[in-house]
Amino acid sequence: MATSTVENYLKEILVITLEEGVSKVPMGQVAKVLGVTPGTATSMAKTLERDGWIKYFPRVGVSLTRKGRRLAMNMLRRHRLLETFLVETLGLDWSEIHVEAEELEHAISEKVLEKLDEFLGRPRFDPHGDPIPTKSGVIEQLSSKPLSEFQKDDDVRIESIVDQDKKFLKFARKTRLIPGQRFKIIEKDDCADSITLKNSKGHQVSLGFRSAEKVLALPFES
Amino acid sequence: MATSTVENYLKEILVITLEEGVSKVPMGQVAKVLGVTPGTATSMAKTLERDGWIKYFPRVGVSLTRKGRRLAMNMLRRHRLLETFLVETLGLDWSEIHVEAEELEHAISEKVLEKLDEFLGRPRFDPHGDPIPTKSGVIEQLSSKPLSEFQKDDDVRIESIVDQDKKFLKFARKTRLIPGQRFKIIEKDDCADSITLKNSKGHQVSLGFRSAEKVLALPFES
DNA sequence: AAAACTATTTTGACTAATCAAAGTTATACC
DNA sequence: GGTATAACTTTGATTAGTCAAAATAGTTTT
Repeated sequence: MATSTVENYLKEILVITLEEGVSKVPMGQVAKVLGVTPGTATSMAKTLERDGWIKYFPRVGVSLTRKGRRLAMNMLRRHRLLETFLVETLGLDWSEIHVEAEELEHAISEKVLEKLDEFLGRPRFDPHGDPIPTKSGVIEQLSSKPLSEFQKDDDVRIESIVDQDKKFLKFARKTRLIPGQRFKIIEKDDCADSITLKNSKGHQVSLGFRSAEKVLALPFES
Repeated sequence: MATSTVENYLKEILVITLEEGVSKVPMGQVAKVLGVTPGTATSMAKTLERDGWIKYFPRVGVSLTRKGRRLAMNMLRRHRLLETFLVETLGLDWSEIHVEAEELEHAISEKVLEKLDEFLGRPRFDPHGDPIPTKSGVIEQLSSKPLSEFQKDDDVRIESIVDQDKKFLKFARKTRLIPGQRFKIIEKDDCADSITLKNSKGHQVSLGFRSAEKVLALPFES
């Protein structure tokens, strides 16, 4: 059985793999997302390899084995189902669910998870708009890209917010920059480093490029 | 912050204290309920005392400090609220919730617990019929006693099942021997070591004294 | 009251996970 | 192409929690 530390390492490695589309995640990045020193990440990598969860390429990075990927996917499923539950059922604030789910995901059993999934009506996306892996470990991959990569007059549907920072999440919610919402890009000025969006109700938001990179969206055909 | 191991020790010490009405719990018993060797329990007792959770009386036993009791009570609240949720909301089997809650109770935050309590309608009893401590650590102490101590013709309301054994819990459920149900004792024979109950629908159950001791009930005034 | 038994404590060893700080490799820069 | 810098690894130490087995203290029994 994997400890919850192991589960965390594997899940984070998977998330980076999915987000960046790379196959080997360098140790520095692993250390950073897990909030440990690089030395700790390295020594953990060795024990994870010893136990067959990952492949470790010294001075290059790590990748998940099939077994590791299976567990990591399952953790992601737990995490996202729990986030959904916390928002939909208990009405928690959108900006606080990540931390909560982070704890619960290690404690919930497969059986309870199954019941929860059923209770929630087998949702396909979590409140951030990220796809929830199926029980068998399949995940829908949408080709969403950051707002900063769209052009003037594009129609977009917000997919997810990459940043987990509480302040930014609250800002996003206030300005209706939340998954599912539709916007038109009415201004994009590279010099001013600014993008301006407008929704169907005429509500406007301006974002700097730095922030626009944190908001993923899908092109939307009207 | 207390680790989940600490939380478990304190909770179990509290449960024994409440159940047996004693003030000092001997180390052997602590070791047994926690499933560790006696030596482990002893060394843990010392660190728990060092951190102000308990008082440790060598070769006698341990008792909770005010601080320890507060935390233990909170754990009991978590445990019982979670059991309620697992049965009421997710429809888990009555006989499997204990193990599940045992894990989740350490992972759920105060905030989520509060929302859960609200969602469940602030229940006062868990599915076993045991009282749920309030947020401030107050627990209702009902003077329930084992079925074996009632007399013929008494009216009783089942309060709780002491035994956590899966088989017995299933049996209890099948025969409607569940918290809240009312019965009349229609037969009690000390020689035959048997008690027979009947509910309002005429349904009858017979129990040996050994089993009757595991079922707590309240006298019921009709 | 000595012997026998039971409960508890001590001792020494082990595992998982971590950090700080020193050491080693690559990579990048003039 | 040598040196500076950044990224990674090694080393040695620490903490929490645990076990096995030996030692000790209380309690019974005879």
